[in-house]
Amino acid sequence: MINIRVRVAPSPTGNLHVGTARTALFNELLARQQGGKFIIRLEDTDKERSKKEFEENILEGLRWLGLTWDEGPDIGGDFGPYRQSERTAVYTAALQQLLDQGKAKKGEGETIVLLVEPQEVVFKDEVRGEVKVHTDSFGGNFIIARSLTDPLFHLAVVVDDEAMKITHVIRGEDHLHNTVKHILIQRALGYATPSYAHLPLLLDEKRAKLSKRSGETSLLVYRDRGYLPEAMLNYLALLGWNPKNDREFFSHQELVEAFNLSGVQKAGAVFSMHKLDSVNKYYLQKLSPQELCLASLPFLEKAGITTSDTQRLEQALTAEQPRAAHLTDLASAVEWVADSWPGNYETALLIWKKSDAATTKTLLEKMTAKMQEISEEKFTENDLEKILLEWIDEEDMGRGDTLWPLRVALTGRKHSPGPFEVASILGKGEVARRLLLAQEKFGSL
RNA sequence: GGCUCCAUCGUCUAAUGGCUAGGACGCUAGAUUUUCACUCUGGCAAUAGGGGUUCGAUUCCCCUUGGAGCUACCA
Repeated sequence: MINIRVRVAPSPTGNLHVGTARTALFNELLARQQGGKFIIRLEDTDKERSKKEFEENILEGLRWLGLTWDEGPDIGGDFGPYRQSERTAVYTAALQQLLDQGKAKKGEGETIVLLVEPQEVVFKDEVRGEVKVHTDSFGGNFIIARSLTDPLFHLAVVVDDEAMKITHVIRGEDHLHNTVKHILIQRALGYATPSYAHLPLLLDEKRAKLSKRSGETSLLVYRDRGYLPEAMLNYLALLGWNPKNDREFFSHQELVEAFNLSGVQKAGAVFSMHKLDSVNKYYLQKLSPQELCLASLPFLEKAGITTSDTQRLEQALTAEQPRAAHLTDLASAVEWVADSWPGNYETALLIWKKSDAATTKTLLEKMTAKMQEISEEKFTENDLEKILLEWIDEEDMGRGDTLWPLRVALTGRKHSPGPFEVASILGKGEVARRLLLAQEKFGSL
């Protein structure tokens, strides 16, 4: 069996697009599964629009997703360089060859034009089957270089895929038409044609190609919004590909084992934030307390939440975990554990919907006293629940009337984990302090 | 406009000639409950239309319709 060599060839004229990330993923999965090589090549022949910062964004995005590559601009390889801007000599030689053999001619200015005999070009696409296009549909001859030292996309792609011994070209459907031109160039140069597979496009809600205008397309923005890389990877993999069964969740390694081009869909796939969120939530729920803490750190920092007690922070994060869909949500939700918790919630929030201010204040006072009676050793979630519920029921104070204000007094939030859990995390001293603060909010009512 | 590709619930998709078209997200009703979330139970929701082929079409063929991509001295 031949060793496959696949590549992803982004153009550093913008941040890493989620669609490019998915294309990269599919390529990488196939390479890993077949024991082949995955290569990154930067197509920066557009000197005006190509920027170093975009190159860095692209590589960082792919790394964040957990993809690895065998050859690329950052690590080199046997078939480099991996930036087209550094490969001018190779293109010049190819262009000169075409000119010498009469397969291309000089066009307007310094341009070089490939001479095309009118014909029907047929190729087999691994996803779509046979595709036929007549050269008349695009006017036959076409420009392949601005000058002998300034190649255009079509020429550079073909020359590089040959030089880098690419066996399978897996790319977006937007390149389907380009494939015809690429095959024409390959034939003129005497190259073999690699195997082609065109992936369905990622679509926006209006079913148009996902673009900056229609939605967020930058992969790393999703990282910054609190998505986990394993969730993004899983979601992207299932967009336009499926394992032919009901399975929804895959690790990277599981994808390597399960992936195949025959499971690739032909129709475009809408990039749905709802589904992404649910996948992210699933992965967020699976994190261990330590992993959760580690993943949350940058977001806590950004939210300005610090705590001297890391164990307390870890407990708070775990307590909030079931209701978080993003790391950003989690970071803001856990605000109540911060050393500098302001406690500046609205007084009205303390009052349960079926209660009133006077009752609430009285019950908070009783609660404060009751808490004082409970020993430090009994300040655990289970014991607190047992003791307090028993007491509330005995005194007939009503669970909602009592527990709602307790919870708000401790967190200052409309939604939070239960009061027993929060109280046990904060500890007796802090609970007393916050209960007092809550009472003070009512003034001399 | 031309060329090309595509078409199953709102979305991602399974079923490829043969049970009441399955799952997930979403939506929704309920259970639980101090809030939200979690969890559990139930419900709504699709083969674009029309012709064929066949004993039988989601599935194969044709037409229509609809959608998308490409149509640069961008990639």
